Amino acid sequence: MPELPEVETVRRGLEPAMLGKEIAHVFVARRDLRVPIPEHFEETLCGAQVQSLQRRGKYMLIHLSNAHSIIWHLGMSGRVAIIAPDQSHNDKKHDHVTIHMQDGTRIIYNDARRFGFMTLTDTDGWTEQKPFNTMGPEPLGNDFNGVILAQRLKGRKTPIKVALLDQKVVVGVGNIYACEALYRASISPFAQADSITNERAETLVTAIRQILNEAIASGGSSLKDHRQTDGSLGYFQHKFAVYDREGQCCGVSECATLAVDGCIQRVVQAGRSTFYCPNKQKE
DNA sequence: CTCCTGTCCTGCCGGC
DNA sequence: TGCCGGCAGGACAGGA
Repeated sequence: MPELPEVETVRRGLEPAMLGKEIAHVFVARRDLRVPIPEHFEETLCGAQVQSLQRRGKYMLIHLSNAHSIIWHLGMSGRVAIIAPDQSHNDKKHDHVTIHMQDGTRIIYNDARRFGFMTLTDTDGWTEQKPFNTMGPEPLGNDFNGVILAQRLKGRKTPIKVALLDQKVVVGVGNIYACEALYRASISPFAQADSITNERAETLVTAIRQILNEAIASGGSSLKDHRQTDGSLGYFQHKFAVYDREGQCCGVSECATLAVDGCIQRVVQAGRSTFYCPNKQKE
């Protein structure tokens, strides 16, 4: 479930533990993640200093002092924990990678479904490699607005909900925040992507930015320094308006009277659940 | 090009 | 109580 806000929360949580510090030791318990962990992973990390931690879409990049960078994706079930030097950690099932920092801090990557991965690339020119070279704009960056979104949706006959999940259109938006953003923008998930006018695209851009920023803020405020007492990062309680709320009422005033049994509906689009309110969201 | 479907993996939940 | 089927989902491959 990690989408942009969760990955960003993990990145911010890792910064104080890793930035400017040296990696002392790496232990890989299991290499066969979605992308196998390279054989030279451990030796490349050992002795390197962490120069910066960056996020691109749902990917994290950890740039090292030796011209290599870690590419890290959390997949569906990836979790990260930071264990302080004086803190104990009970080994959990699916702890795949442990990074020991010079000061004794441990970074533990746990991923039950193994949809995520950790791999390496050269720091120089990583943006020109796949998948980064085909990615759409960052939704929270300066290169994202209604005109740009509408242009990226040109010629797209798929429903807007499906198009929003395409990382070539915009990065970082997954199933949950796509549903939530369309709801807030009052746009039907069934609307044909290239039928979205500049004006509605602008409304949608605003909604996407608001939703993502609220989720990031929620991650930062509900976890002290982005970290829970057990060291885990990136997962937080967030209240959704429509996601996973089939049969409930979305709370819009007209729905409260209209929909006796609850207005929120669930449909499947491109194999993914879409939750929406037919009263508020019109094509 | 775009679009659509199947695949990977495990945990969890509902039904019997 | 236990077993089984279905579902969750990000990204990508491969075919239309």
